[in-house]
Amino acid sequence: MSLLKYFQNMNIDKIIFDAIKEALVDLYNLEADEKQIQLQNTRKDFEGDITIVVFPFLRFSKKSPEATAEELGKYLLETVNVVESYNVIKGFLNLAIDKKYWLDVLQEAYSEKNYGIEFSTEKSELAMVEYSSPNTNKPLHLGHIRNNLLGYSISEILKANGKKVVKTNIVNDRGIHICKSMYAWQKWGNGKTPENSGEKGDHLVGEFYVEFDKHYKAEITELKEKGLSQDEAENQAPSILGARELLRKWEAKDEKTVELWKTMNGWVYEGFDVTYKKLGVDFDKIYYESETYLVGKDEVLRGLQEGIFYQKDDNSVWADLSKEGLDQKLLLRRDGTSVYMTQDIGTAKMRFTDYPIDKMVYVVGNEQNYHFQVLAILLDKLGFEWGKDLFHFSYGMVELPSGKMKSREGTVVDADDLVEEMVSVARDMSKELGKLETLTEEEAEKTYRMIAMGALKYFILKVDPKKNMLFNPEESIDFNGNTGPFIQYTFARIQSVLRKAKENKVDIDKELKPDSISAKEKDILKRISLFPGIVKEAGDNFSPAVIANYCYELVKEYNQFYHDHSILSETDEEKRNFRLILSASVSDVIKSGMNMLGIEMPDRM
RNA sequence: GCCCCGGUAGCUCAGCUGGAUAGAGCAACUGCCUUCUAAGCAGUAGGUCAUGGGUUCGAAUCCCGUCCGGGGUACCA
Repeated sequence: MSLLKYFQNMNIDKIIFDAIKEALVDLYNLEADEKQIQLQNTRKDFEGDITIVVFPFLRFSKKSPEATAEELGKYLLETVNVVESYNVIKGFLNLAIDKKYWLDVLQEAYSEKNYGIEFSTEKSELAMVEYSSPNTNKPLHLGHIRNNLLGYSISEILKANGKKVVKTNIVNDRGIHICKSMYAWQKWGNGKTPENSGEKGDHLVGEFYVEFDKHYKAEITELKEKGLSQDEAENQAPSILGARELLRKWEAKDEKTVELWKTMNGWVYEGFDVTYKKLGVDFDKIYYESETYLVGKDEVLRGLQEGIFYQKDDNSVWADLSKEGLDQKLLLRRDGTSVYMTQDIGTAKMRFTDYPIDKMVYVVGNEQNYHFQVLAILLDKLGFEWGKDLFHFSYGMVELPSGKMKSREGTVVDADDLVEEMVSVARDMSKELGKLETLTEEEAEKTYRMIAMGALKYFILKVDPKKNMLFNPEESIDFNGNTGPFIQYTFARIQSVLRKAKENKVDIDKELKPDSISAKEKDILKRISLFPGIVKEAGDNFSPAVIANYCYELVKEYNQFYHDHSILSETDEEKRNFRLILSASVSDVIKSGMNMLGIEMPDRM
């Protein structure tokens, strides 16, 4: 049977897979499944494109690995016209695929504007991605950066996989933490505002949070010297009493308190907006905890009435999760106030009322794995059928060489500081290398920023999200090697080649001829052909790292070959044409990939 | 105590639905700017894949034990 009809639009793996399946029935009367037929890309040091592992078939062929591979190879060569030749090494059958096939891939990648990307339609699933989720009492730090970059990137990857995506942020705008900042500002603020001090709002509020902690600690020490226990001191210090008083007033909707709360949160939001903009992240819908926590409380009370939860003598409300192999979980304190879990129940309910969500994704650190395990069970118990399907995208912590980041000990890396530092390093390095001298000041500044953010984003996203990662602020981030700027740089060089081709009026829209493609060029083509599969894999596994590492491999392969080849001075017109198209396709693919990571690609650098 | 996650080159990380000789980058050392951008390219050196056992034709990858590190564990969020 001819497989020519698949030639244009079918994945080569699928063609070979089907052919092998047929072959196994013919040769050994074996109905093989996906587990038995193992296809893999042929390793660099062997000849061929696709490798079949024949060990699983030996039981049926009743022959040696070599003989089985030989027999299968012969069969495939005869029946599948894209198979050009084959060779056998031990139990491995290596197939070489016709150059025409790879050229078709290139033609497709080149002519299709969004190669490898699937767009959403009316019927597409809707995924809501929650990320960022800051508290309003302090500025964003390095940990938030990982969260924001992951959340944004995953959203883009899901979009590229044909999903409709709503990016959402739940702002933790109420509670004792913001009251601490409010108390400190009232007490020691002297009317300081972002306007009269020139400070960024979130940093200003964060300072008062630190100020609070300083006084609070001093008061505790003082009280302990007077003979109080640690516990008593912590609960009787004037500062904490003041902050709690503010929380009570806020919950009672005291006008002056609510006003101050609004004002100070407003400062923080202005500050956050600036940071978000720098990071290049955004949201379609923002929820505020002050608007959702009461909904959660109502749900818990409903659950209590329906006998899903139970109440203790002290009036606290609990869920019994022993059947699920977990513990008892508190849902309302004895004074009736809500806890974290209560709020998340409320937020979830509101979201599913607001949107027809098919998949809810929470981008939240792995220290909350237990929380989300419990949340899924509780939502399920409350009768929300989507509860158990929620997906906690759990990521590891960012560690510093000195250990954990701790706000109180001053070992945090502030997000704004880090970004500016990166930009400054990128600027200095560019100037030192004498780059971008032809650009205007404004254009150059924009490019420095792209490079700086490219370095930061790539550095964070290339690491497997679920693992903890180490960040060394002193060494900062490299601009060489497996980095964002390395990929941006190659992209910029390709743009330069394409610009010059255009200036020289080279017409690159010619038909591709299959002659004289080097093995190395074929490797690049093979890599390009993998892109749609990579996008899908990244979508299935929620993994920006898959995209990042793919881009790097492709760029490295391209660089290694084309560094020493002058494309434009190539006299063979067909060859030059091919190389230009290959270059253009490489740059399109890496741009698509890098954009999924939220990384912009500069035309010059 | 119990539960979850991790341990791969000096450092930071890939590879983990079992397949061929475990890969990159950084750092070190050696070459290459008269060639579309040297933020680059070519090369040298660097490994008991924490450890002991098991399953298998085949284990960094799967299972069990041990050690080390991180996180969680009923009124923080």
